[in-house]
Amino acid sequence: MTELSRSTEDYLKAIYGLGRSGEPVPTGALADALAIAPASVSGMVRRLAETDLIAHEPYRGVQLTDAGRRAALRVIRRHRILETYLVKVLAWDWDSVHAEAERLEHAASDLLVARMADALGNPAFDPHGAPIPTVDGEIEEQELVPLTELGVGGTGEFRLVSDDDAERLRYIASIGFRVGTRFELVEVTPFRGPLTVLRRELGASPQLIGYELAQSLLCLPCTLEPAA
Amino acid sequence: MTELSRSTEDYLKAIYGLGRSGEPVPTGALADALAIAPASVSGMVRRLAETDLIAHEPYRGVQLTDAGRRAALRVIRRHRILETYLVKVLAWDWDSVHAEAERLEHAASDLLVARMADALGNPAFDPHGAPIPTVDGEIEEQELVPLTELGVGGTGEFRLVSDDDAERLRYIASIGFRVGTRFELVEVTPFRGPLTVLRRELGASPQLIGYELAQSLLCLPCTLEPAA
DNA sequence: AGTCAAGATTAGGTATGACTAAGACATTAT
DNA sequence: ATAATGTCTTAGTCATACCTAATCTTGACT
Ligand SMILES: [Mn+2]
Ligand SMILES: [Mn+2]
Ligand SMILES: [Mn+2]
Ligand SMILES: [Mn+2]
Repeated sequence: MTELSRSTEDYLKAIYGLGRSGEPVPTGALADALAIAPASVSGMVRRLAETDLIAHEPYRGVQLTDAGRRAALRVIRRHRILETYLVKVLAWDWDSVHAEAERLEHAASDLLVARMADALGNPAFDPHGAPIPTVDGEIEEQELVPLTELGVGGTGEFRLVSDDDAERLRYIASIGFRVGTRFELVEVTPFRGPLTVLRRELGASPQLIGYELAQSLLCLPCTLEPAA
Repeated sequence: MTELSRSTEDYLKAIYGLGRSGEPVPTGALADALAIAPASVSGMVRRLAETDLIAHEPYRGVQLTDAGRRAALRVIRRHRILETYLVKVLAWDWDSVHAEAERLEHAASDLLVARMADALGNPAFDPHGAPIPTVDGEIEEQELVPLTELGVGGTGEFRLVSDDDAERLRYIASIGFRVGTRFELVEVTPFRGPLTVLRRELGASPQLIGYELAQSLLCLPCTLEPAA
């Protein structure tokens, strides 16, 4: 197995992210995700299929092979360990690590990543709440719901947000939300209107959150009543 | 000024290293240093000259322009800060950091390198004794001599060794030599024969060093007698 | 001056990975 | 059943960066 190129690794990562449902990933979706012309994706898909990293059904979509999935998870592990290291050790902001990790993930050796993981105590989640695959390629996807699905009066814990929009991350931090923040959903307005949440913290005041933003905040519902 | 490619940065770095004398660097010397066919170097040299990073006199050699020298020193700074960080913070061995830095230097941002430099207290030398250029591109080349030029009875301080041969670095460490080690040259044998040195340390015993290896150990002579 | 060898360049080719424009396919609407 | 639509692929091009083989330049030696 020879070294994979930067492009190859980014394609595999994108395919992994878009294909978690199990459905084949249309090449057009890949093109959107990677900001590359559809025709270019068709060409790359041919090469990836030739090296057996993906399976391609023309006009249907692509799926990772076992080798492809392993390679994708290795890159994802590198990416997330790097992000965590930058934030925890080098005091990087959580909104700017993604761009840096997006390049370093292709240059950092597994050994370097192992050293960083050790220094961090082998964390299970990155700064945005995404699970970090183990060295053996195990990853446990979490069962989370968007804040918008929580229901009025519900209590939840903010656990995960996509890291691809630095502005959004900055805003989320600015209203006091971090991964692990507990809150109550106190009000919901109809027609995809704003929501009001109250953090479970001393001195916290109600906070308005737009519907779109709320959709991007993935939460663990904490309502422990149903057992009654 | 657009992002430079990995190859471009490695060429500039090599040209800087080979051209410190001020003389133009023959493309063949570049080809040797980079382990790339001479014809390929000719092609790359044309592109580098077109973008005004180097000046090329056909059949004579190449020289860095001001822009090229600045770019080269930025890469060298990144490389050496990275090596130092790996050794000092992540407990990396001094013989294996070079390969890692050779890739990371093209992916790490100036901001990341600045953070690492800060964490290290802005060091002036890398783990092999090479000077680290400042952010403004200042670098002070040291006046060092090979151990072989020290003269019998001379005292010196080991200050710099090339980091491109991991085996050699491991051996040097195994005989108790680090950057900063003081020693006396107690014996020299003719016809490029082995030298005997004695470290200025408690419990140190005489150490044989082959001529070739001794040539690669650059030292600061400590003989403070001439002032008499 | 003429020859030769070493070194450098040019010529022609390959692989990667991107693009635009044109054509093919599948699905949905008429 | 046919036509329209959006999606996907193919065809052809380009830039980068490497290769081998052939040609050219330079400087040194006869
Ligand atoms: Mn990320
Ligand atoms: Mn990437
Ligand atoms: Mn190095
Ligand atoms: Mn390099």
